[in-house]
Amino acid sequence: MSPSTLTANPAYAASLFHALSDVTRLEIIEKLRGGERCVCELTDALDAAQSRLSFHLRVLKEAGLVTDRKEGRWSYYALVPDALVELHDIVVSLHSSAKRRELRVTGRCC
Amino acid sequence: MSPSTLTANPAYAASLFHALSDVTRLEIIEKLRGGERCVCELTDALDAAQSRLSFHLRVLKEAGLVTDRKEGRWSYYALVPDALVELHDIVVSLHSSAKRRELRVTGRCC
DNA sequence: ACAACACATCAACCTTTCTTGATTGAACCG
DNA sequence: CGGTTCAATCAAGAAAGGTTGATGTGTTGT
Repeated sequence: MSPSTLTANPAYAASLFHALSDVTRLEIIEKLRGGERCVCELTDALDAAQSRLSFHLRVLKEAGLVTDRKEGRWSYYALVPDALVELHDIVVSLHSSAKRRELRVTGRCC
Repeated sequence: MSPSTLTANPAYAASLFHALSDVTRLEIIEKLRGGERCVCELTDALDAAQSRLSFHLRVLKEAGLVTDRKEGRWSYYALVPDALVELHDIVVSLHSSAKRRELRVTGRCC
């Protein structure tokens, strides 16, 4: 889902941020930065119950941040680089022109 | 709150992302990109109830993304540029080395 | 075919978040 | 002073999110 600016699609931006708003999910992403991982590796590494991992992986997947691939009885998850690029674009659009213009030092606002 | 890398402080990263995970809050930030605004301007612009705005402004403030300043009966809110820089750093740290190394094409994982 | 395994899904439960309307307090104006 | 305005806070309820343990489904090994 694009386009990835704040103004163009705030709901998309919010959904990305929501997917990243949980420590467990950030830890998953951290692990996946090293490359594709199967669920069992993640449960070991994060010491989390399998159903819990599965839940968080689904959130990440629905946000478009990861993909999964089945091979035999294993499921491998990997980051989606494009999604991270879009995230980056959104964050940039967030603070472009945070360079202050004090628009209203004078005058009442209401 | 720093430092602003994912690994160093995932809870901080999660709290920032959570603050940004709501459309209303993103709209507030969008407005604040144009400079400082008082609450009444935001309620007008976003067509939101005052207590609702107040709630979301507090979330943003507690996340360190905005500051407020009182002047007479008005409260003015503004973005905190440093927080946006930290957010940017976090996002960058998120996908540095998303350049794939397929670590485990061979071999079982579990 | 059967048992063991990897993983998804479900239901139940609890916690957190969000919304709404009412109240409160401070600042301003007549 | 008394009324009005801006905005924070509160209480109550609704909705969304997260955890846990159990169950289900497909796969592998014997």
